[in-house]
Amino acid sequence: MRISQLSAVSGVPIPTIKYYLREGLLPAGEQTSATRAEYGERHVRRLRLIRALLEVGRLPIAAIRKVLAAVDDETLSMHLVLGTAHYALAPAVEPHPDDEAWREARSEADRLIAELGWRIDAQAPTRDELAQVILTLSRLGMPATGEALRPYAEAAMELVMEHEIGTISLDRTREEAVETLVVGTVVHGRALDVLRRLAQESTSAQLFGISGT
Amino acid sequence: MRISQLSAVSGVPIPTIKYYLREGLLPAGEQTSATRAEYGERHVRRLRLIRALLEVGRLPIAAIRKVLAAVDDETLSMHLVLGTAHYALAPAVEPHPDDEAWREARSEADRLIAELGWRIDAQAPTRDELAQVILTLSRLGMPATGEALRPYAEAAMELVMEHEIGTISLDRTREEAVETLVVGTVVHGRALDVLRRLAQESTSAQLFGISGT
DNA sequence: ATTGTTGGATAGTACAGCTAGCCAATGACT
DNA sequence: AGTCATTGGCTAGCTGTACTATCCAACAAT
Repeated sequence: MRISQLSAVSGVPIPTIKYYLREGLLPAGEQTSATRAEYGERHVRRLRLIRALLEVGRLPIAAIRKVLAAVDDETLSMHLVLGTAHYALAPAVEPHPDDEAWREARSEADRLIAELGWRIDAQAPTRDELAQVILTLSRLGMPATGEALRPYAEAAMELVMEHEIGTISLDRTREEAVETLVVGTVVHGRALDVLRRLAQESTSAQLFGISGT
Repeated sequence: MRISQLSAVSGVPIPTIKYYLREGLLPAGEQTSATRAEYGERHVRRLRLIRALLEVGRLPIAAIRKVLAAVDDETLSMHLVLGTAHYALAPAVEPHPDDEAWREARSEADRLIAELGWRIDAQAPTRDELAQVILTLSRLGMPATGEALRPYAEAAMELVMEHEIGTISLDRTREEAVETLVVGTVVHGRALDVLRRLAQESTSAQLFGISGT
């Protein structure tokens, strides 16, 4: 398969494929001559993965590069690869350790995680992200204690256990399993987000009416 | 309160405040002379709202402007204001009606919504967003039927009913209530997303171990 | 021999979200 | 009254991201 066919099959324009090659998101094809290279099924799959992370997961190119590097590194455990994806998904929230309100939010986040008995790396940026959410909620005068977030945490845990990680079949190649897991993380996240907004719209329509106050 | 104090209180730099004023995100202060304007508590609250939508909700400036315009328009019903926020949160997914796979994903999305009995506007962009997620899932070989997404939908609905819209107290000014509802939409979305990733990390740590396959 | 494609490289584009600089009017302080 | 910092309003510039566009020489196909 030459680059033009790869482009046709994947729907990604040739210049963009070249860009991904340059950026190291897509491995080079097999060079058959100075001006020919052969691409295969693996490249098609990788392109699908890139587009999923980009369009659905909204990951920046640099983050996608890191995730793919982890996927390709066969010495990494499943847990570490997934951790890389989680890290990439966590928007860079810079903590302000000298801010009293921030420290409080952060310890509320840590407390919630501890109470749930979750095993989370002490350095995980997700902790800071949770703290930022708690801080924002409290600044806006909304319930922001661990107690208020508990139902969300429990619902999240149940979905993850029963429908995401639990259903990963390990009877494939490592690469496929890892890809499925990583992309599943991202796409299920958006699925839940979209469904939540739909649930809100529906509830809002019933409570407030199509035309009303 | 002058602009420098507004900046100090809110933590937003003066040039950025000027930028928000130019962009119409922040109403002008009350002019007391040609070179003085007075800002009040309302501006501080509006800035908090902007930063929440921007940093936590990741809404682009243009979308924030539309949301705030809806919040300020007293003739709009709660439902319409919330709809504006939902519309702003839905990333522009352009549907490809001439693509067979797309049409199938879209009708699967519509079917799920219908089966759940949800009241969703036929034109809602969220329908397309759901279709895109379904399409991506199926392209990646993952379960993407309405059935597979049902548990997510039900969990989302329960959270929305019991902890978001249900708890809105209507004993405030319309502006406050609307602001709370809109920002709650956004921030609870992130809260759920963060907690889901944490649940994944924890589950992954237990299943795959800190060091393992 | 002609025509068209390819890989590789460089440069340019479009948008977003600020950030910087300037200016004259003004207010606060001495 | 004189000095000095601040303000609003303006225009321009900056940084980062994700592409596009163009060019070129080497090759392959006919």
